[in-house]
Amino acid sequence: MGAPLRSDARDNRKRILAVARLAFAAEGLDVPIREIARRAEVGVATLYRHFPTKEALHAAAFAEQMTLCSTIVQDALDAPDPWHGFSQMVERMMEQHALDRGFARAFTSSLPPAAGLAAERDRTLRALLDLITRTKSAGALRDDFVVEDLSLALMANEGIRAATPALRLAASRRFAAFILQSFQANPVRRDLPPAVHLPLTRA
Amino acid sequence: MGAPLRSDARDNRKRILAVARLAFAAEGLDVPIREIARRAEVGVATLYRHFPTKEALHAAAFAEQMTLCSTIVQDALDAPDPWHGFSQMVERMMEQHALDRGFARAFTSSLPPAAGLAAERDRTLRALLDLITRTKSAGALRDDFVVEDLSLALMANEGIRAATPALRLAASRRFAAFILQSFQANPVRRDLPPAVHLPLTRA
DNA sequence: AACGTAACGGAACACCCCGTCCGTTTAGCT
DNA sequence: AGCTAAACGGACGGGGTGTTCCGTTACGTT
Repeated sequence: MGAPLRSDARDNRKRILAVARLAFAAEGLDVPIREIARRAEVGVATLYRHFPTKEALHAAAFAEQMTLCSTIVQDALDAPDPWHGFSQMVERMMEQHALDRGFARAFTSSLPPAAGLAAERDRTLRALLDLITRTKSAGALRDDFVVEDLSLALMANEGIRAATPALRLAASRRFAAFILQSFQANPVRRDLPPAVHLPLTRA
Repeated sequence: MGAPLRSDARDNRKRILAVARLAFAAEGLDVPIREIARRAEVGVATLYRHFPTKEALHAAAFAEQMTLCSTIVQDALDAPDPWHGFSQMVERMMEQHALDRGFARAFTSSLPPAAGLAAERDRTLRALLDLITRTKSAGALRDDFVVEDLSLALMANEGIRAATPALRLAASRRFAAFILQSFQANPVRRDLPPAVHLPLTRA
């Protein structure tokens, strides 16, 4: 089916995707399509020719994050110490999530199955379940932990808004530290990343 | 300045506020003004005569929550056991927040000072600081806790979206339990409210 | 009952958004 | 160089939202 694209079309597509990723990461999913087209220096129609709908663009833009997500879980499984792997996974997820708004959306939001992300998502989800089981078996993760608790934490992390990305990252780090303490099977007090003064954005 | 309102105007104002509170609580702050006017069975202009801008309506609608917020903090200070008071405060805040979207906004969002909420907000904030100090002195709250951590938790709680209010409440309860454990000076494992399967809304 | 004015309601305005249509441009092949 | 189809871009339609305008209604006072 794939008639090879003409060179200008290929270039445009690439530029649109790059711009879209940047925009979505920085400003969230609701950046107007026109704005993305403008920044990519193409007409709206061109954008729509490559991505027939806004959701399609989302899916395409997040494909990368999806694989990053996989990598993070896989790395955690590769770590020798289960708890260390698990907690690093949580920290990295939250970090990505803080830096890239809509990162979790790739996971949570049920995108059109046509996007083909579903397969990878399921694979990652299974790996995640393995990771949880393994960390529980090691006695490090509380046994009443369920995978939805990770969703909970990620959704919660998304609630953290801040004026600047830097603050948002710092806030997420502290939040991750808090929440990880309560995920442990036998909680111990640990030092926290520095507190953040959140200048409460209006959004 | 306050020429007394005519009877129909008074009635309309009251009805608009009631409808707005319900709508904001249930559907969030971005319910269209027209929709609120429609439900209150008034014209748009009538609504605007009483509340010159959307933000003014927000402020007016949240005045009640603001005092509830005060009450919650005050109740916590009245409790004999510091930690019990503190943790109940967190739980009640989260609960309100889960039931009433935009509850925290009254706190966080810097509404126009004209709204007159600022004074009560500051008073509550001071009481909150007292509560924190007291709970720390009792050795129950970790000493690196800062008031911004409560903002963090509330903002995080706001990130928790769910299909139904009931699920949202359950999820918030579990989340509050998690986060409270990590606020403790000497964390101990506690049982959690039941896990919640979040059917991941698209929003 | 009559009347002045406070208050009303819906149309209208200004703006923003998604997605499509169609006349114009340009890549790539001969 | 010339031609054709792929690709382009800006204008357009349809829908939504906050806010204002203005002719109409009805409260409450005389």
